[in-house]
Amino acid sequence: MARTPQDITDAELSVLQVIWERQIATVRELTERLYPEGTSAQHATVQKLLERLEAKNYVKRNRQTWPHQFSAAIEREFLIVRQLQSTADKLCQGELHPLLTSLVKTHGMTAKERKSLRGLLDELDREKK
Amino acid sequence: MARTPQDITDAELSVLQVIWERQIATVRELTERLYPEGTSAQHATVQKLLERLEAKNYVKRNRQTWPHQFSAAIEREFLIVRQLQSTADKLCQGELHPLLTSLVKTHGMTAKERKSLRGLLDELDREKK
DNA sequence: TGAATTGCAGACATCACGTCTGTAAATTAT
DNA sequence: ATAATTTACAGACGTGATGTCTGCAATTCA
Repeated sequence: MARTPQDITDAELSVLQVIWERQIATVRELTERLYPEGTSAQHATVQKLLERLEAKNYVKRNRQTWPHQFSAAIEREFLIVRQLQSTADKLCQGELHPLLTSLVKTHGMTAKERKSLRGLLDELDREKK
Repeated sequence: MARTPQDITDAELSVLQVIWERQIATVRELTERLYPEGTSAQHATVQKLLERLEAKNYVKRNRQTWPHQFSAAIEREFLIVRQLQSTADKLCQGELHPLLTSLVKTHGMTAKERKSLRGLLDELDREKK
């Protein structure tokens, strides 16, 4: 069966979340936020996570500055869609539509949410005729 | 950070998929389907996976029959919603609505799909007024 | 120049998960 | 009834993902 690596791990995501919220951050800033104790070992941990995020092209590193500055290379929405596609692959043979119907049916939508969703659909109708 | 176990693993899911499609199955039937070679070790693997699925209440086991018969204890839709909630927790602070908008915006919906989605929304409007 | 901070390479520990072995229980065949 | 086969079940193992840490070189600052 062979386990498949996650496209982003929990620890990696926790780092990325802070970057999303700060736009730009250094290793030190991230460490202080994620591990308030902030030992040097934990500092290195964050460094390693950033290294891996960079390798995945999820984070950009500015090497012109010292210390290096990190910023997000992907939007939150990109990851959302990726995750959705992954569950679709696992449970719906890649079809996204079943996810939509499940979502609409089960999650108690407010009238306002329904309205905003209709707005989106209208937009699509206009775009694609 | 502490890795968190999946609610269902890939190997477990592969077993459940076959059960969904057959309604009822024995270990032997499942093994033959999933591992055409069908050694006795693989037979035991399937058995173990079923054991774990049973512990999670994802599968029911009928012990009156011999060999035991297995059937699904959850619908595919249940797992879909669970996965969606999990990505919402990770990426949207538990909010499901952002998933909806991401889905609608990114996935190229056909006019027909849009229509069926509108139908669902209309239904909800009627239900909840 | 020395102290402190940062970057980086590599390694380690733990645990999830897929897999297998060995044995007892049940059933079927002789 | 007894042997052979099939099934159930308990326990254990191997691998790899992932979070973490150590050690050292490079850089900056006092």
